[in-house]
Amino acid sequence: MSNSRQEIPDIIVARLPRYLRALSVLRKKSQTTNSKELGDFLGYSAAQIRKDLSQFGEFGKQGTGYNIDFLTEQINSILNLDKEWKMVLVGCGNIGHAILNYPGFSHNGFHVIAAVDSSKEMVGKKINNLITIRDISDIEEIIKENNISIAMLTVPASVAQETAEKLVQFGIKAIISYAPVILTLPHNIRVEYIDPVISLQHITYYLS
Amino acid sequence: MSNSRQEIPDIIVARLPRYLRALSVLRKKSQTTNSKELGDFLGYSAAQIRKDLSQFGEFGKQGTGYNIDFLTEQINSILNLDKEWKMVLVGCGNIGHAILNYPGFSHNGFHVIAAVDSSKEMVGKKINNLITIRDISDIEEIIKENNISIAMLTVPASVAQETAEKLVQFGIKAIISYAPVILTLPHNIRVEYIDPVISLQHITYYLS
DNA sequence: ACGTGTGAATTTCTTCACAGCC
DNA sequence: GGCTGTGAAGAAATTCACACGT
Repeated sequence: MSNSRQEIPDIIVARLPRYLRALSVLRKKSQTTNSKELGDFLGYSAAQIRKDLSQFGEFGKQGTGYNIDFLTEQINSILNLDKEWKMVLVGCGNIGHAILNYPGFSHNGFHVIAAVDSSKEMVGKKINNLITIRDISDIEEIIKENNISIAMLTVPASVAQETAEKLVQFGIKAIISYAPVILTLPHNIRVEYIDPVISLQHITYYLS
Repeated sequence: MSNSRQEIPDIIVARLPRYLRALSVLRKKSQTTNSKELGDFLGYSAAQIRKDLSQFGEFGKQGTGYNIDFLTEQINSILNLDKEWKMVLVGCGNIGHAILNYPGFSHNGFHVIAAVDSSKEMVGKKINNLITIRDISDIEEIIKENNISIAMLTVPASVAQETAEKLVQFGIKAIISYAPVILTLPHNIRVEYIDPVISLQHITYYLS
């Protein structure tokens, strides 16, 4: 043990969700795993797995490896996944609809508890018998009343920046943006982009 | 000039699509830009922009900076974006539908030219008056006849691995996977994951 | 004997700082 | 004067290799 409160590099934090994915598969076969098996599964070196995990504590046992349930619990705790997270969906077009219908979120403790759109035809529509789309002008109230810190942003590129600024102004701390636009926001706001075109433009480098 | 054919680190390649995004915005304001402006826009240092670009050639002019159109052309060429790319969509559920309706692909030279699904109810449906969903058993024919190398994979997690293996077997070289599963495939196959849950699990580390 | 945790070594990535050209 | 391209310096990330606990 040595870690007290040293800044953990983001590149390590970013790998932890992958570790969770691997653990959820390996769990089906055994109670324990080890750095070699985890590494092979994920395409990382065994040393890296051990180094990464050692940043947060001593989760393994010499000779045995890692108890899968215990390690999962620890990583969940590190990533603050041991609580439920409320999210608001901003923009209810095609992608927004796909998000509302995606079962993977609530299984993982993420809940879209409200959805807004700016188009009159959308507002009032009920999705999945669960969520009724509200007008975007209600967004401040929604965020503040429910104390929401995460937004899924699926508005058109042309209004993404201004919409994001409003979200931040009303208290949103993290944004998953599907808009193909680089957002300029205060540095304490976390933004993750989900952008298939960027991914495609990346892989084509490797295709003849 | 110094670069002949040295392997370019992937971390640099991965930034190039971002540069394109920035350039497409900056183009509206000026004919030229420079490493400082590009860096500020993207949150990178000016030195890094220059170093990155210098891996591929000498695209700038001292005292002036970079001509935006010229630099865009060069990066497009580096990333093989100066041609049209055909893709096949595998899985036509919610996410698949959103992809078929997303206008951003063809604007960037990426074209979903066929879509397949395994469910009888889906097969034969026409989307957008453009694409008719075909049975997944046609996938080999579709890939080979059209010489497709990119697949968008949006099947359920439970069948993602086996479906991906089939795609590879039939000649697919790159996969954008929306399935929340880590795929194990030959190393010459490029896989990019688009997974909002991973993104969420990453950002929650930074939220109290 | 197995496999972790970790200093040390190595490799990779980023920034510095400046000569040189516009 | 402004800004690139680039060696050299510095920082960060990864891998090595081994002492040590089980």
